[in-house]
Amino acid sequence: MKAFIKQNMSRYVKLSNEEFERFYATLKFGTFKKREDLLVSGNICREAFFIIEGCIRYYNVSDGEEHTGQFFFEGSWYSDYDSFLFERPSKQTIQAIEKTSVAILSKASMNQLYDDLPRFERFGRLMAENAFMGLRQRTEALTQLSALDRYMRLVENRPKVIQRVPQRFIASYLGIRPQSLSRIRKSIT
Amino acid sequence: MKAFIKQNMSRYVKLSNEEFERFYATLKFGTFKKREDLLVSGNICREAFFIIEGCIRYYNVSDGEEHTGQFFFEGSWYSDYDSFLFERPSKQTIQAIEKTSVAILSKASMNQLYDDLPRFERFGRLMAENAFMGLRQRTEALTQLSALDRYMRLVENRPKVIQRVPQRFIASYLGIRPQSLSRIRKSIT
DNA sequence: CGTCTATTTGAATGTACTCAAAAGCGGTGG
DNA sequence: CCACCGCTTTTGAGTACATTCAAATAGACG
Repeated sequence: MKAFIKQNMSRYVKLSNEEFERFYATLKFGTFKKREDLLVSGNICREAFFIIEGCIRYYNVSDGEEHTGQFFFEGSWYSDYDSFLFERPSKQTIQAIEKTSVAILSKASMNQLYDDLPRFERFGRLMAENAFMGLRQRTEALTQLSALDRYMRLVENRPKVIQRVPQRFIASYLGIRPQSLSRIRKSIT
Repeated sequence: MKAFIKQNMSRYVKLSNEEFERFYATLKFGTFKKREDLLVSGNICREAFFIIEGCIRYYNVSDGEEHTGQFFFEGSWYSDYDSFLFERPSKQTIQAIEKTSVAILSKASMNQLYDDLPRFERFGRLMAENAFMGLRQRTEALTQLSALDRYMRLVENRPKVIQRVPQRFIASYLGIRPQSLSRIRKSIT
């Protein structure tokens, strides 16, 4: 598991063994049951989560409707960047879809790491950039594609979502009702 | 105008007079006619634009349809963050809506400034964060509000857009057809 | 096995769409 | 300065797609 984290970390920033150990030592670990919340809307998100095993989503609620923003699987980092950065109450809830185990990097640790390991700054910037790029892709899909095309693209590019996520969450991610997704699926086969 | 830039800059990062002069000296200036492009899709965006006077939008084209991403007015920075950062061809076109004069910060200047003025790093990070937050607001509006509500929110929060931007661009920003926007407007009064 | 939740299906409705045409507006040249 | 041309906005009629409400079926979990 340590190796998994190390290998994944190297995608973002090259750290020496010593530096990695320093980083690794600041991590906490946790597991969440299926449907358990990693963060509840209204609280300040003071942690970033790295998924070791399992799968999560985040969603907003408006007019009593859940709007799923994104799904994340093993090997991904996620934090409510807005809340984490500006320390204001989060508008989103982060929820485990499956039983999920995570590594947890607290904001305090992160700041400490910035001071101790200048190279680590890069990690923070890349997390921000990733957040931006991910959101951008999603926004473009929402504005430029029909619900059918959005679903087809999901099937094509992210089969894990189709395989592991309940349909009603997928519907809420696509911006449609479960009934409509059911009909779209029917229309394909 | 220099004062305008200086004052605006102070919103992001506190620079000494000397540092500001250093920054200011790297800027280039330009004006664009109504409907002229600041950046054409397919090219790499190597500049960030600060709007001194006027108004711009950026848009993507898919299926022959323009999808307006955002409008910017005097006092705002804009760059295709994706293209600027990763130096890959931009998928968007940046277009002047009115006759527009801008200050131009090239990527080369920006990198130079990062080296010379460490405090300037903050500016880059904040631009990224702003880009993220802006996109996020937009995405949430698109997923959570009806076309009518999106329009009403625009009227409420950004009257400049209503006053200065042609309706068909507003429609493309809201994700609807000009005809539909016309009907929505009619339904309000 | 039974209960609770998720998914599917049906029927009616609504919202935005397309196609088509009229009205409005702005800029240009005579 | 006014008439004309081209582009934008409005309006009308019919259509497509997703929605709502309601109910049946299927699946998951204790």
